[in-house]
Amino acid sequence: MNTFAEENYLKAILNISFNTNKKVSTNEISKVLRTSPASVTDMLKKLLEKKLVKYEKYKGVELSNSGKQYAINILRKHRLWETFLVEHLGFSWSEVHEIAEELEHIKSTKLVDKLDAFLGYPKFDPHGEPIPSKEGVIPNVKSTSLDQMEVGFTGHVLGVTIDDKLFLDYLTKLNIKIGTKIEIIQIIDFDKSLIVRIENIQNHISFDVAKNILIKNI
Amino acid sequence: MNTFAEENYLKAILNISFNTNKKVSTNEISKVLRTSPASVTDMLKKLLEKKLVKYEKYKGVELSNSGKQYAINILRKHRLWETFLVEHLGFSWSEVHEIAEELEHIKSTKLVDKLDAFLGYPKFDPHGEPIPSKEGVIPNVKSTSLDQMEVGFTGHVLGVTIDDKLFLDYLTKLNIKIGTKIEIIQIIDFDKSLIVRIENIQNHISFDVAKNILIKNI
DNA sequence: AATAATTTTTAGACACAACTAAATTTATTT
DNA sequence: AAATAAATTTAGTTGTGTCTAAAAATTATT
Repeated sequence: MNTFAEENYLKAILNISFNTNKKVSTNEISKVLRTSPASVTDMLKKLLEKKLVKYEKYKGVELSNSGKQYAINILRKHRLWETFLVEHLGFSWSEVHEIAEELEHIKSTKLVDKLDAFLGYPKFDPHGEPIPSKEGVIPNVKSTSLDQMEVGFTGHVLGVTIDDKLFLDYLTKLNIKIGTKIEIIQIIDFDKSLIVRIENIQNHISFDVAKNILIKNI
Repeated sequence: MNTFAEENYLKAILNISFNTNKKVSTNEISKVLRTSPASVTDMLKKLLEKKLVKYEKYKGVELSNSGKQYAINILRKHRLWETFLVEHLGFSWSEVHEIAEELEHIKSTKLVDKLDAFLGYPKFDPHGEPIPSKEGVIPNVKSTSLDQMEVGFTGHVLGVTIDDKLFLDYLTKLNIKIGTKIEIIQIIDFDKSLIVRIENIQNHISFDVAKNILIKNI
C-alpha cells in the first residue's frame, strides 16, 4: 500500500499533466505541493522504484500506467466525496475541497463503490468536473474556443491550442491559466475582439488570442 | 494538531480504562495497538509533553482532561461514521469498524456536526454503543451482560462490548443483532455456557460470548 | 528478605518524508 | 562558444514513529 504523501505526489503529477501529456518538471511539482525541489526528487526516486512513474534524472516525470490508474482512482474518490458533502451534508462548493483532500485517502474500495451508488452514480462533481468511473475512465469534456462564446458567457479555461512562448507569456500577464474563470463582458463587432473579466479585472483581448483559448464545455 | 498515531494511543487508553478508572499499563497498550512496549513508552512521553495524559515512569498512565475530551471526540466520530456506513451505505455492522478507524481521523469539526445532523442526531451506533455528544457527554445506558441473567429470562440485545469482526460475524450467523429478542432456556453449570432461543431457534453459546452481549435493562 | 520473573524504560537504529546547502546538469544570454 | 542563470540532484540533518537488545525498576516467589 502507498502512503498519503505518495498519493499526493501521484495526484499532483496527474493534475499538472492533465491535458498536455507532457512530462512534468520537479519544480512544477514542488510548487503545487508547496515542498522543496529536493524533496520532490527524493519522492520521484521512490515512485520510480514502485513503478508508479516513468522518470529519468533531469528529464522530468510522467505517470506509468499503474500510476495513472492509481491517481485517477484518488481523483474519483475526491470528486465523489465532494459530491456527497455538497449534496447531502449541505456544504458550499468552496468549502469541500480541503475536506475531500483528507477523505480521498480512505482506502476501502467497497466504500467508494457504495458511496457512488448512494449518490446515484453521478458523472460530474459540484464544480462541474467529471468523475472517473470505477474502471478509471474519465468522461471527456467537450471544449470550445473562447471566440465561439457569446456576451454573458462564463467558463473555465481548459487549455490552449498553440504552445508559443510569446502567447503563453501574454496569457500569464493577463492572469490566465488552466482553470481560470473567464466572463465575456462585450464583443467588439468591428474586429471581433473581446472584453473579458478575469479575477475581477477587465481586459481587452483580440480575436486571435480568443481563438486559441479552450473553454470547458461540460 | 495531533497525528494519527497520537490519536490512536489516546483512543486506546480511553478504551482500556473505560469503566475501571484505573491507570493503564504500558503492556496493555502495546497489546491493543500491536506495537512494542518500548514504542508505547516513547509515545507516552510525547503525550505527556502535550499534556494529553498524566504519566509517571513505571506507574502507568491515564488521560488528562484535555486528552479525555480529545479521545471522546474521536470516539464520537468513529460511531457517527459507523452509523452512516450501516444506515445509509448498506454496510453490515461487522464490516464498518475498520473503515471507521480511518474516517475517525478526518479533522473538520464542521463535517462531524453536519454528519450528526444528517443522521438525525443519533444517540446510539449500529452496535448499540452510545454516541458522545458534541460536548463530550456519553449517554449512559443501563445494561447487563447476558451471562448475568437467569434461566427463563427474556430480553433484547442492546449492543456488544467488543468491536471485533470475528465476534460480530459469529453473532450475525446466530441471527443476533441490535434489538434481537433472546430467551435463556438453560445454563450449563459446568462451563456456564447457555442454551438460548433466538427467533424460535435454539443455540448453544459459550460464557465468553454471553459476557460480551449487552441486554437492555428496562 | 533475597532471588527470580515480569514489566518498563533507555539506548541505539531504521524507514519515511521533509529540510538546507552545495554540487551538477541543462537552458539561456551575450 | 563561453559565461551566466535556472533547474535539478546529491549530501547531510531533522522529527516522527517504529523496532531490538540491554538495563533498570517493580512485582511475585521461595
